[in-house]
Amino acid sequence: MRVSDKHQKITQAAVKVFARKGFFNARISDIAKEAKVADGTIYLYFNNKYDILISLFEDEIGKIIVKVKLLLENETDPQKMLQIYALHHLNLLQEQKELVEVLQMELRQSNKFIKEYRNTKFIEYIDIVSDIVHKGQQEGHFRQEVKPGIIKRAFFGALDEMSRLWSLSAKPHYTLEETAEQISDIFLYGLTKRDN
Amino acid sequence: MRVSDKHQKITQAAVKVFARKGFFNARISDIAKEAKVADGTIYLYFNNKYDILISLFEDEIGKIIVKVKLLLENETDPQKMLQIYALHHLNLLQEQKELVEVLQMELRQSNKFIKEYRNTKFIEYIDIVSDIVHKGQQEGHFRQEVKPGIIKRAFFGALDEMSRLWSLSAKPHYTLEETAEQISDIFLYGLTKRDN
DNA sequence: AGTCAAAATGAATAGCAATTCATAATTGAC
DNA sequence: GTCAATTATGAATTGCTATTCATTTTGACT
Repeated sequence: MRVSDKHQKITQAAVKVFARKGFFNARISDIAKEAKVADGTIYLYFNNKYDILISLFEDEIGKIIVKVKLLLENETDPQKMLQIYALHHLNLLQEQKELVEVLQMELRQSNKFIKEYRNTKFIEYIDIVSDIVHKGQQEGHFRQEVKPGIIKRAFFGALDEMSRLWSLSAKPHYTLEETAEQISDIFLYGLTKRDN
Repeated sequence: MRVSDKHQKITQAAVKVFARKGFFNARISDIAKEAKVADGTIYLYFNNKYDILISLFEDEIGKIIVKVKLLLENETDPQKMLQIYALHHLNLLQEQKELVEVLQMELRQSNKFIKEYRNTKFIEYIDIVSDIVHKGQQEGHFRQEVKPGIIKRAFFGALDEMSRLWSLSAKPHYTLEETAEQISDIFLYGLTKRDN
């Protein structure tokens, strides 16, 4: 078995266990059991329990960024780009429910060290949104008075909160596509009726 | 000293300590010290550590709901109502930074917390938004095709994410009023230019 | 099939912190 | 001023689990 295999096996087990019990209630022995590995083996691949969480975060957000950038590659219309981003973000929940739950949890941990560490990857992910908004403004599609730095947060926050709702309730009230469309729609056109 | 005084003293101390260290890293002895009370005394007012968190959550969200409902009482324009809601939500961070941090953290802390403990208070808080949207639709100001059940989450999520940004960075890039206005503006009018 | 380094094991260690409870202090009714 | 009830104390108990490390297993190479 290659080194990376065991590393990955442990990471995947950790995602499962953290999602089920939360980081602090998860025991190393739970993760070891889930990964079918001895407790001590985990310490050959990670420095400590926090380290599992941190490297998990970095690896997985990294993959998500790569994937969404790939999806956006061949699209130039900023409106469609926002729709693609929204759809992909919500889609994650279907494909990797446990991972999304862990990332959400971790994003709100109070540990200062973790706060600082995870920041660069996370910022890279939401900056995709501000880049799209900026592009839309330059091309004259989007209003000049909105601030990309605020929109990126608002857009991410809206999507993330929808994810949170879904990861909690067994039976979603709305479909994924419906939700992605509504969110994009609101951000693109707002609530109020257009004058005709 | 009246019973309620000590109960409140402990709650306030817990907010401080949870904000500083997070729920799991906070020791009962930390809270006791902060409240200037013996460790054992805490158990005269709360069943266990978890109970401190839950009753804190209920009490404080309750107060927030009362206050925002009061602020909305004399306003009938749904657009202005959303602005008031946004401003009040963000304002909390200035007035009660530690509390906001704790509420944010705990809202995501463990799925167990949310799943097992029916968070009626939280739902009551965000339902204020869907009520406003619904009213706006009935009165013909808002588009019929948006779903209040999605908007309430998106709007709360956007505001909450802005709060999170602020509670992390020492120096905010935008003022509170500016941010509240941008968020309301986006939800009301969207990103794209209006046809004239 | 013997040798060796690397990888893996899991029982033992070590330290922490929630909760308890025997004791003490405080209160207030008479 | 006394006494019982109420409230508070904080050291001791208890249980838990992250991490370590002496030992074993693996597998590559001769």
